[in-house]
Amino acid sequence: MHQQTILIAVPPLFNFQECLWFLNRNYDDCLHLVTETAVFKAIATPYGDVLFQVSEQGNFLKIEILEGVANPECRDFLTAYVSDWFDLDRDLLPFYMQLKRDSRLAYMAENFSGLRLMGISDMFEALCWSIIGQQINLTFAYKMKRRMVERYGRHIEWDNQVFHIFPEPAVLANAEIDVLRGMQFSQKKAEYVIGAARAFVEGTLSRSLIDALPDFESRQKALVGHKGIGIWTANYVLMKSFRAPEGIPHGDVGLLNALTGHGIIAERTEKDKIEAFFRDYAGWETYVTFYLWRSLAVKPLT
DNA sequence: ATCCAGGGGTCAC
DNA sequence: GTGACCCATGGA
Repeated sequence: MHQQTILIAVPPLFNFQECLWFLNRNYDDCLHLVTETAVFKAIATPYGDVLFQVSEQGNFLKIEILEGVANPECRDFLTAYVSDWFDLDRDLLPFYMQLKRDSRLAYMAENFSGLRLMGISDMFEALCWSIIGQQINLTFAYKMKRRMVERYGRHIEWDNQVFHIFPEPAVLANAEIDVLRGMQFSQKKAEYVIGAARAFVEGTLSRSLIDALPDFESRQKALVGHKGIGIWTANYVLMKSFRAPEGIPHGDVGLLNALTGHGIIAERTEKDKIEAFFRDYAGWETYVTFYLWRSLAVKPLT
């Protein structure tokens, strides 16, 4: 019998509740289940599908494997997976130093202390999700994602609940446009998602391909070369999946709203001011973006 | 009804 | 390279 529990030491400036809250917010994400004290998630691994739960135990994150293999290799995989998901290896202190130098955003270092940039380690998932989320409100986007995942993804049943796994590229590559349209995808959006899936199947797009490129600009360019991937989508993927600090989702409505809301810009068109703002946060562009997104959501009183 | 939402493509200049 | 315009579809 393999051990079912893994403990990961938590870094300084880490707040599990903040991370948990962001995973939940008020949206219906079909790819994890958040409770008061834990998050449940099912993923595909090289060792088969696994359902696990992450909670906090003292100064450790505790991963409990609920379904699927728990051999040492898979345990290592899950350890790396969760570390990446919660961005545990990053030292946030320099970021908080910068926030505190910025009178407009200094409060974030206190109010959101310990919030990590929650990632999407599967690049294909990050790409599909960002395509789905283009130009529509998030409530609707989560609804569309759920329909697609329920139709094309595998799942694990446990304790009378269903935990969905994001569909494989090979499955979505054979999806029919009309089926996606029935899920309220626009014609173009259906084409983009299926096109992305086919690119992954054909090998013209992959994590290793992007990883092999020398710098941020070339990675961005390689992504934008595909239909349906503009600057916003490319940078979103680079932010959430590759953790490139420079992956600012330029033009993002939420980002622009937060920038105006904090008095950093007066108009959405003030490109030079936006540039100057991010220059102050060099190396932390995506983190400050993430915290600005966080600031848009009002945390309910508990 | 009207404006908006974590954009992208196309096409003129 | 930049800007105007169109597209698409539900939320509030």
